[in-house]
Amino acid sequence: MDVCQEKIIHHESVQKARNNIPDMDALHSITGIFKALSDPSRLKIVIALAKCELCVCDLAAVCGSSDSAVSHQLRILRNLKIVRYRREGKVVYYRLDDHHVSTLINQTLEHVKE
Amino acid sequence: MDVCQEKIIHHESVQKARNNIPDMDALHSITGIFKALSDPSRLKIVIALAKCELCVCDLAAVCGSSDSAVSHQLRILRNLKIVRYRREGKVVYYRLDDHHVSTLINQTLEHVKE
DNA sequence: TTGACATATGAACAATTGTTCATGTGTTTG
DNA sequence: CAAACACATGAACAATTGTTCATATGTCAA
Repeated sequence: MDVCQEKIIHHESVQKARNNIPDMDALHSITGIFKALSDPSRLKIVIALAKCELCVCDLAAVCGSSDSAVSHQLRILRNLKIVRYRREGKVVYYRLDDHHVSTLINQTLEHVKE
Repeated sequence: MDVCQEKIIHHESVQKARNNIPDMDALHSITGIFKALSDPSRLKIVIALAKCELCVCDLAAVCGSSDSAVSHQLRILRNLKIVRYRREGKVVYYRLDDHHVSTLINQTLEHVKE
């Protein structure tokens, strides 16, 4: 039952902590979201979309990067279900998939302000 | 006043979004926190510390990595004021600096569960 | 159909990151 | 003091990442 372990000083605490660690799938789901928000370009995109729907070239203007760069980042955000999109003619409009992510960002902003 | 800008389709929306983007310092503070939580090793450390105080070699056992690797990661978390530590003899005990971070993680866990 | 436009994507490249290994620091015990 | 221990840190390396550039896709208008 025991994994081959290093020298442990506080066995009970280690056991308690171990039981609390989510499985690898859950861990990677969580880190995936955090990684998405850990890049300034993507964070800008998400914050911009928290206000209103925007198309790719508008997002590029807001973020000060190229259409291509924004499009690459949007794909990552799409895959993580952080943003949705709808096409209207030639233009593709992006928006947040839900508001959980804005909440996360606002809380983190509060946290770093202290 | 205008930065040299790309082709913009919706000027008012872009303007609104621009006003909402935090300054670079704030952006980097936020992405710093998210980046810290975007690595599975560090996330495991933080989740472990959410339950109770742990020393470095206990953390290494919990996370299944080397003392050295954990120590490197702890430095990053220390610099971001995500964890505190206290020394007791040879042993250094780490704990979360506050509970904002656990809240963030729990919310994200809820988010990915859907 | 052809051209223009908005967006997407693949390849490639520099930059960043996390680990390992070796060594250094600080503390206790003999 | 010296040895053992817990931890910290620097260098180096592989792996991952975000951008750029070129090209592809999809839509509309002429």
